[in-house]
Amino acid sequence: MSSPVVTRFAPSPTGYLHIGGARTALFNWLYARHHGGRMLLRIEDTDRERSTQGAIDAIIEGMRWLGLDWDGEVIFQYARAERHREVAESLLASGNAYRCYATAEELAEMRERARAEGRPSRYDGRWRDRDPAEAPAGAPYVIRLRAPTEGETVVEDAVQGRVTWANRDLDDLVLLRSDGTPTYMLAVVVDDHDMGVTQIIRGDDHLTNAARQTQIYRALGWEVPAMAHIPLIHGADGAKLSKRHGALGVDAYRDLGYLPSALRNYLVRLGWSHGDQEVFSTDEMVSAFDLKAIGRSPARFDFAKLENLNGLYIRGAADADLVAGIEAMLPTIGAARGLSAPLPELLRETFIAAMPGLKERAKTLIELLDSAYYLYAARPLALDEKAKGLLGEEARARLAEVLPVLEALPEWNAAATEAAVRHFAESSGVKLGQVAQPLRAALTGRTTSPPLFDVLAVLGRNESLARLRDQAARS
RNA sequence: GCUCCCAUCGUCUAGCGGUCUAGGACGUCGCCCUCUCACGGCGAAAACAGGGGUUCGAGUCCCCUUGGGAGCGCCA
Repeated sequence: MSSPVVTRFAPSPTGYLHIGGARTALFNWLYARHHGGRMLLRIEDTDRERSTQGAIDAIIEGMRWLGLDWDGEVIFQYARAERHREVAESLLASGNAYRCYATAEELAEMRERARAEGRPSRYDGRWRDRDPAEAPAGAPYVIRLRAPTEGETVVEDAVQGRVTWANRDLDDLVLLRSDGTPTYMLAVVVDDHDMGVTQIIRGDDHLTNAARQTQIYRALGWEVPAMAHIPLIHGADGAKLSKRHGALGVDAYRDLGYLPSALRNYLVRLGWSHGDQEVFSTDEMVSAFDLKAIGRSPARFDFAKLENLNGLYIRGAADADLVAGIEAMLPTIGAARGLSAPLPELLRETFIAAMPGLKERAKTLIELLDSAYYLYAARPLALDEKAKGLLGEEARARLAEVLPVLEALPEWNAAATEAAVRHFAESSGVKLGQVAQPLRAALTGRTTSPPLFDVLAVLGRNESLARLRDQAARS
């Protein structure tokens, strides 16, 4: 009992899976899952110059990380070039397309003049009704669609509503290049048709393409799939998303310490809403998702909100999952902290044991890792001179007591440190996290005095100091 | 330049002609909790771009202006 709904995500492998693409993929995925249908993944690699294997890998890995699975095999558009060519030939045979021998120079001049005269810049159809016999023998040609010149082309869009173009504003697009390869416009139509796509969901930068593709569908006598063009995501300043504001690959978000569940939740609320609900489990998203609730105006990317959501998800995550997430980031961010890919078993277990106290205050996995600094700090431990300078009188006095002990700490294992710090925390009646962060601050001097004061107070008054000293002496 | 799309707090948004003295969330600012930070709780400031219509009545419908955005390739 297969459902008729088929969506597809069709990125071109010319870079990483950026945040806008990730949201498009998410919407396609949600729509398909909501309707019990299938989502296909098609790599649009017909541009041989710019497509790279690295980009393909990055896209696939990005989707996996985000938890967006697709149905069936990945489809590569380039592999279908022969089929595209056949379709172009059939259009030529049916009279819905024609050979155009205009040179690149002619086309450039055409555009320039049209622009100068304030006319829309488009192909003037000079070979549309001309006898191909007039072309210089052996001259290269492209195949163009013989598009209607009168009437209008209408796109019924689930998000944008009914959008209309006068056919005179749409020119005869190229279907097959002079080297015999298909253009994007032809390939998309043929592939979506052959793949049985029923619902196209993509960025609204494709809205104009939707009209031109509709003309191709009509010329072919094929049914036009339902369309939904979603608004683009903009940067914090309202301008087009650039690297500066978040047009990073999803791998960058992973390395910034964001959880895929949090990113999904953030992304789904960008342009889509369900009443006042802000937090959605994956199941809730799937059941609530509806194209009609997608807005038409572009949304700006806001790191602050993503971060808030991420903190929420971290607090609710399983301890082992958080540590697994941290480990996944280690290849890129571990070196700076003296940590590498698979955590030693004992350290990993200690990390997990420390999570309940630490995750209460972390907004990203990076913060979580840093707050656990006391577990993996280089030994012997030493307090930062600058940090010491920030202390008040009372704290300074306490420091005098504690410092010799801290500075005497030799090589030490994480479990022992965890046990000692946990003991401090418990016997002082505070949460582990309240000790961990200040401890890191005291060791690195990366924070101002309040937390530093705190850890010293905890350490200084704690009776387990003696135990700590004993342990240190033993090892 | 041409075509198309968009316009509610700083940001994401609710609002589908009257229930809007415009709701929620993030952020910001206060207060509480607390040995700091965070979490949590309470509260505050904060928006219908402007102008014309239509209507008994407009944030909600229409038009114009202004302001954004996208597209205009033998790129995708």
